[in-house]
Amino acid sequence: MATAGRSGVGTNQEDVRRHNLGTALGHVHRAGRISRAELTARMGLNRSTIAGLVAELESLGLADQAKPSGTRIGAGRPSVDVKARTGAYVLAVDLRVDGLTVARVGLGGVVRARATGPVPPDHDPYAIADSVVDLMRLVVRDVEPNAALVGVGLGVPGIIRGDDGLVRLAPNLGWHDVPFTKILSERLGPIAMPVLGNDADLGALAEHLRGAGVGVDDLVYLSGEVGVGAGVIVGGRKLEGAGGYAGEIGHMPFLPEGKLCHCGARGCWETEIGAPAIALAVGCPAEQVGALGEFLEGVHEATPDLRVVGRHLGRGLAGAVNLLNPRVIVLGGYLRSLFPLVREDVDAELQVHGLAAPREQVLVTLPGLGGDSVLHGAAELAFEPLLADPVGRLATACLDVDSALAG
Amino acid sequence: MATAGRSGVGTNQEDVRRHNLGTALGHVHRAGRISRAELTARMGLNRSTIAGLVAELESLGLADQAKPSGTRIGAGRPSVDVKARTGAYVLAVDLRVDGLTVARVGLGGVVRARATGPVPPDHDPYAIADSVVDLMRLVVRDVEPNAALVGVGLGVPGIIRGDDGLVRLAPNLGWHDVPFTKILSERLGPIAMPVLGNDADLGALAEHLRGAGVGVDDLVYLSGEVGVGAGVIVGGRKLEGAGGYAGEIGHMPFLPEGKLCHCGARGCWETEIGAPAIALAVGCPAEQVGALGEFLEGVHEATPDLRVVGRHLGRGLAGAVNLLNPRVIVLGGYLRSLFPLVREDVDAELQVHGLAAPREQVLVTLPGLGGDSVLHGAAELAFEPLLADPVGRLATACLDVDSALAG
DNA sequence: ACGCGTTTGTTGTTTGCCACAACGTATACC
DNA sequence: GGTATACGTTGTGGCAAACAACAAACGCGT
Repeated sequence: MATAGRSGVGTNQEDVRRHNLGTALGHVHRAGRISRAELTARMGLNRSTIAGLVAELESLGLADQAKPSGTRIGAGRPSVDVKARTGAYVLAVDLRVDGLTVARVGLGGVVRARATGPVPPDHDPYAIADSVVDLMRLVVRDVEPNAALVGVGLGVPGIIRGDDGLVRLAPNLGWHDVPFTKILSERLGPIAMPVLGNDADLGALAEHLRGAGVGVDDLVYLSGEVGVGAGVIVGGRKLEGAGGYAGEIGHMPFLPEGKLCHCGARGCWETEIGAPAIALAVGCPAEQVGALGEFLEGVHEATPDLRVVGRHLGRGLAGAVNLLNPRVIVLGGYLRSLFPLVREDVDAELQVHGLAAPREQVLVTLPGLGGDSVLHGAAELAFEPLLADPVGRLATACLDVDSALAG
Repeated sequence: MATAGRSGVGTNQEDVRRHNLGTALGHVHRAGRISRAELTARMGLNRSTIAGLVAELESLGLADQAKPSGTRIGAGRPSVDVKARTGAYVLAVDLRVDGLTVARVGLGGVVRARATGPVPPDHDPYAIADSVVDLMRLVVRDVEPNAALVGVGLGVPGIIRGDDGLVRLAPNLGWHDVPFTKILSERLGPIAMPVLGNDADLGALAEHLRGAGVGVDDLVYLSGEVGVGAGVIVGGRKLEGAGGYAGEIGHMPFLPEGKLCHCGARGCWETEIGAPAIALAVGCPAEQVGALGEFLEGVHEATPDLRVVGRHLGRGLAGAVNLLNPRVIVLGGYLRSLFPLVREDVDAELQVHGLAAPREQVLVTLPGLGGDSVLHGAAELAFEPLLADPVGRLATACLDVDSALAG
């Protein structure tokens, strides 16, 4: 409030412990396996304090200590490794127009089981929620005893209200003000409260934590699904905006008298680099637009029309570079297949329209997690409460999901 | 790092005290005067803890306790007021093309003295630094004894590198990679290390803390000086980007084949709503473009050309709304004079190009601090280290600036 | 094989900060 | 003027991290 980065609220002694325990767990979660010495260095705390924190994580069933993992350098007593116990897990859901993926992801970010299914053709939210639950049953079937479900996260291609997870608008699904969080939570009951996130936001989160943006605190994930959205990480935090709607970069004004966009305006960026525009440029049949990425995989040369799209992409990215000054821009969705074809055109426009200072810092690249960015992001979203307060979250975790879902 | 909002570093017990003391001081600074009971409520700490913190602030010479300030409601013993002692102060500088302002600003945000002067006509950085120091001498002339200078902040109309305060580019001053922080710091010597900020960023900071955006955590300050820049507050923090360059919204691509911009590109937003474009629309003579705001004060009706500018303004703002989802957009600089003339046009375009969800939340308004936003922002920037660590910063504060500047 | 330096884990003690409870005090309200 | 209410003050206690000293485990050189 008063100063940048301070909420204005004081810090309790209890908060200190919670914060440190959560931070320690966060490091373990991110690294999967990390030595206590490394933890000590990263957190800047005393050895004995770290020992206490690790012991508590162990007693909570969140981490195990193990013999040092081979490779060492230099003298001295080898440090004990701390590794994430995958018994604490989340369920992650990637809801797309062209398919549904559910995964069980253990602490440490390991996908332990996954299942995919079709999306009910009419995109009925209730039917989709049923499908999600069906797939969840599959991935928790062989879960070990005493494993604790600590969260459920979903990636949805739409505008999500931060307060309550209402889907304000999901054009590709034809949704408008659909209370999907509520619908799903009724089916999950006491298992866990699901958390919804915009697909691009989750892509950004995942790439920041485990993909092409590890160690990068300023990152833009541009998601080409049918429309174009962005997830933004600034200063290591998600850019959310007042209502959680931030990132709708596809609707930046781009052409004064351009094509009509589904949002009602003319000339949105999305009308030039969205799936329909690209489909037109490469001759992709209308019924395959939903799977444009796969179609683009079969294209090996950029047509002049496609190169125009590439230039539009570059010019729009320049706007993001000038306004947000990211260090990395990750191109996800079908842009993953498009970018290699038009890289030079993108770079050329970026060179022209990007200001020198921010342009020099930015790297445009492909997702480090391939097509799984959103899925991993949904998992990370679900893990967040655990990392914010391990003890508190674990108290409400569900231990027997298998039978709870069966009933 | 691991979770949103956590840097990955642990919290020390010493950190707790520093944080709480700084937060308490931040509240006092923001409010100017606040009761201990209110402090207790806002910080969520115990009464006795607050008593200790306030006592320490008092002994540091940063705050005074005083009798309750009259108006009360309800029963009970009245709470003692804590008020900022303006003896701790900063020097704030607003450097513009058309003039130089230096102010002595006390803790609490009160301007205790101010002085203005012309900018050397050739914009020579060394001459400007000399002018700044001259004006500083004036404002510290009548400073009370034992007053401590805790910081120097400057607003500069340009792109500032976050690391070292190098001015990468200041088109209106004709600067390119000018180490102005270094130049000024050589003149100030041990008095204080000056901190530079982009003018729009500082405008945003000031409006967030003391202007039209008090209590608003997501805000955009759009600054119309000669070019157009933005300062952005997201989630209560400054949007800085990887190198501190974020916010150059004037160079968003806006028209595919627009006018040539000084940045080298064509069709930047700035070419349509920058001072030259507006001057053309209202018939402002070329030599008065630097003081376009004053000229616009004399305009009482929007010409068709001006209304076109208004629509461009609205369309560009819609982009900011869609991407950043702010709750408040503050229009500063000459936009302050322009906006009342073209409000309907701006709103109309915002209506068309803004997505419903973020559009419903945003309010476009004028600065609460009038033309002093940047000056106040510079002061707040200078206060930041004090609020982050009162004891540490005070240890390096300068107590006799008057004679130090004389030498 | 052995000793040495180095690094880390462990243990017990100390320090520092906040919470809490009990009491004193100052106001509003009846 | 009595009472309820809210706040300041004081002393006590608890808790978490720092610290110091020692033990343990390794590399390295002789």
